[in-house]
Amino acid sequence: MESQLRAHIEKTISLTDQEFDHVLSLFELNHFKKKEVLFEAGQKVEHSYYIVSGLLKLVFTDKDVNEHIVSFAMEDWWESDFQAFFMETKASMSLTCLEDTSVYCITLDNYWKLCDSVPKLERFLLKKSNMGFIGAQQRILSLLTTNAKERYEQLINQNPELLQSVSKTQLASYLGVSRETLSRIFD
Amino acid sequence: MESQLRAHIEKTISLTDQEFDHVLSLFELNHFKKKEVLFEAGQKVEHSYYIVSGLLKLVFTDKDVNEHIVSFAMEDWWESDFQAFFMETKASMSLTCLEDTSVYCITLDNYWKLCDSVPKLERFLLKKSNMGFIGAQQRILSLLTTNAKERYEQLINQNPELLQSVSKTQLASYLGVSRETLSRIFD
DNA sequence: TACAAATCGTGACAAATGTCACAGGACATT
DNA sequence: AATGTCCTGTGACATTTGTCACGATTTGTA
Repeated sequence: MESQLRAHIEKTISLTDQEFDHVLSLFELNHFKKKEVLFEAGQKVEHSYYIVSGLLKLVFTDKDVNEHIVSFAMEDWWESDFQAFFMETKASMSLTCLEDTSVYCITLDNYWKLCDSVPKLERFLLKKSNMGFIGAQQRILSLLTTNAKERYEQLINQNPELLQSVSKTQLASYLGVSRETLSRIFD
Repeated sequence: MESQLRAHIEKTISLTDQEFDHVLSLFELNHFKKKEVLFEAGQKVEHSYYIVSGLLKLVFTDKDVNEHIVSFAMEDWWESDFQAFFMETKASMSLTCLEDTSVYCITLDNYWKLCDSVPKLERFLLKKSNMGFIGAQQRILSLLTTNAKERYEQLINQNPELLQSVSKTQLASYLGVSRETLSRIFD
């Protein structure tokens, strides 16, 4: 577990043993079962999560109680309701396990403590954040420029494992189409 | 000009005069006329831009030569093709002035030099990047959950000035609908 | 095993959106 | 003033997508 987090960080920057021990002390390791909820819309969001293993969905529920999957959070990813986490407001989304999942949690206080005490980690987080922004913009582009079928094919090419672990209904919700439309893509 | 950049940064962190002088030395001030192009798809992206005044569009052109506006870049914003800028690859988008525009440019080398030499600026950039990600995710949510009419109303409420300076055709391109559909919204 | 819930495909129809064509008006240039 | 370009609205029609309903299958669980 620890070595996985360390390897993840060291893909971007390098750390001494002492530095990593300190980093680790600011995180808490937690385990959740499938269908467990890490936070729900309306609650305070106490943590940002690094996913050691498992799979989660970040979901926004609209006024008609339709679920929209903003993101599938996979191994080696970071996830939270970042708006609520950073701005210390109530969550507008919920985060739920689709599989048994292990995560390293960090509080906002510890997030900034981490930046203050290990400047290299701040560099790491900056690069992660930049990449996160780029990924989100790619998703915007995909929604602007392609139809449901092309988006489905993009998603499955990039994350074939989702076919095993996520229902078609939920894939449709991520792609922004109804489950019926997704079903009719296979012709 | 300088005081505007300084005020922008000092909304998030505070700087001494010496620190700001150093920061400023890593930027270059440039002016562009309406319709001028800062970079085009296929080119190397030399800079990230802080917009002092003016308005630009970040555009992706698909295989059928349709323009998709990824972002309107406004005063007090940062803009670039961040994927190409950070990964030093060819641009997939172009950045074009919709009005006469003044920007502070920074190269990638100077971006990291800035982080190295003024840690507070790295904190600033991290917070900016986090906010950029949050904004992009909001846009994804808007595309997933609302129809063209609602997206139009959201956009105009948040940026009423766009109505003055941007054609309906370009608003449609940002919203992800045809200009005809946008035209028929006003009934 | 047996029951309940979730999942999936599909038909029928409605609603939203795209595409094409045309015309008038605003605006800049010559 | 004449010209061309861009922008805008609109009608007609095609395509895509959503919604509702139904039944079959799979899955989870008592």
